[in-house]
Amino acid sequence: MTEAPTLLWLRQDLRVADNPALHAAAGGPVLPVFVLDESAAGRWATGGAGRWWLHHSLAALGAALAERGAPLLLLRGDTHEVIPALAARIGAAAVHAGRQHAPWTRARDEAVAEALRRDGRSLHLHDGALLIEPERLRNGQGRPYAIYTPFARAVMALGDPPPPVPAPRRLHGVQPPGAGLALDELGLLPRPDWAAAFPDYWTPGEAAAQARLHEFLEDAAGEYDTGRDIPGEDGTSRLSPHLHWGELSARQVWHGVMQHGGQQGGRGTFLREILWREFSHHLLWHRPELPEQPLRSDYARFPYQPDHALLRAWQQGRTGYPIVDAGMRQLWQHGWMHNRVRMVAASLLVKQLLQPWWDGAAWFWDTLVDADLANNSANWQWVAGCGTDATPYFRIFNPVLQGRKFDADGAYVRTFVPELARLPDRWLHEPWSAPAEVLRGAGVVLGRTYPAPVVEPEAGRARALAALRGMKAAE
DNA sequence: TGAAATGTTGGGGCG
DNA sequence: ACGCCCCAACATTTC
Repeated sequence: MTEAPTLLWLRQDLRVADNPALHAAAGGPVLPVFVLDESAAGRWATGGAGRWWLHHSLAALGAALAERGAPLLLLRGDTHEVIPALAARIGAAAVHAGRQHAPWTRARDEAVAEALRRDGRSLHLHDGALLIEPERLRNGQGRPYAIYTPFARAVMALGDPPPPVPAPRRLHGVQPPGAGLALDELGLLPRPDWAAAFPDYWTPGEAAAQARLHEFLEDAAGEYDTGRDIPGEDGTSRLSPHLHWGELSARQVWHGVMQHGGQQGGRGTFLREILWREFSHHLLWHRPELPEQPLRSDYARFPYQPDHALLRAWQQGRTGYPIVDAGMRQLWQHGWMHNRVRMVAASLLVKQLLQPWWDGAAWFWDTLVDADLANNSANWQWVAGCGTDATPYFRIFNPVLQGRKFDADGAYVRTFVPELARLPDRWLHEPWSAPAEVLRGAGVVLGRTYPAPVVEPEAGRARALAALRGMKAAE
């Protein structure tokens, strides 16, 4: 009797190294499959930039699997029908997959597991996307963590995570029952092709993820403490999209740090950023309303003033605040924004502009190549002040001071807001204050070549604080 | 992982 | 020499 084949259902673990589901399935005949389900995620279906990334990541994974003898089958349809039907067609005893943590993936996996169970098959979900599974950590009162610092301390106290499992050298591929789809037939690439410039900045796929990790650890990681705050320099890891799609695992990152000098200085700060990712997933698992509802319920009454024209100005990078506009334009061109600038841009939107945080989150969701439901939702709630461990609402970033402090030489603003490039550093972050002859000399006409601020700096701050007082008074 | 307002201190200029 | 004032620098409080 021949061994029953296994179905390897790949979702957000698009790698062959340190892939516990692949490792478990590799002992016998295996059929790797990816299913594009356009409806299961509802409003959290992968956004435009994410789909671009996914297309190229699937290409890379398909090549790596084919090279090992088990080509990747691509399908489209309702997952809870496609997976059980495919398992039945090939007579698979078990389906192996990497565990995911978003609410809609939990519901979908339960439905698939139930359908498989009715057929006498089983779904095995493997840990590996996170350093620590969300239900394994509890605080002193036996509850999930709501505050980052004690959470991070608890994770660090656990010591090293398990070592990564190796990539299988050879796989015993199973002939799929049908042809499957060609990658282009999944329709993941945007039309019209607004992502044309993305390949200048990004290379999706496991090999590129590994290369980037090692380049970062060799080079910028040591000075990460300060380098990460300068958006005009290449001081961050830029690993976020690789981590989102599981081209790289968090424990590969962890062990990489340990092998490149350990967690001293900048590398320790970098690891704590990886722990923010863990914390966001911990929150999303235990508070599945995170993407939709403020964790602090009093914020349900916050008096946002939705204004489509203001939202558009922010999205298109014409708020009149140079550091914010530079960030929003970087987002559009690269599908990514430097984290320091994300905080400043998000703060302006929800505070000075009084726009709902979920409108900002929706825009990031569609335009970021690293769009991740846990990180995106938790970070927006952090900025808006409505998260459990958020920055207080009255902490309002001043885009002029942030620009002066972190883009002192103007390299970042001049790259993405070229119409201000000839302004001297002194006025670059507040063109509205520049003397008329300075503006003339730089070829800047406010309101014509570059917008005047959509809201006066002092008025924006005052309005935000007044809104907070209004909410408190309504209690 | 904020910024502004307010308070405190101490050195130096000056009559 | 002394007291007074100014103000920069730093600390604390407030939003």
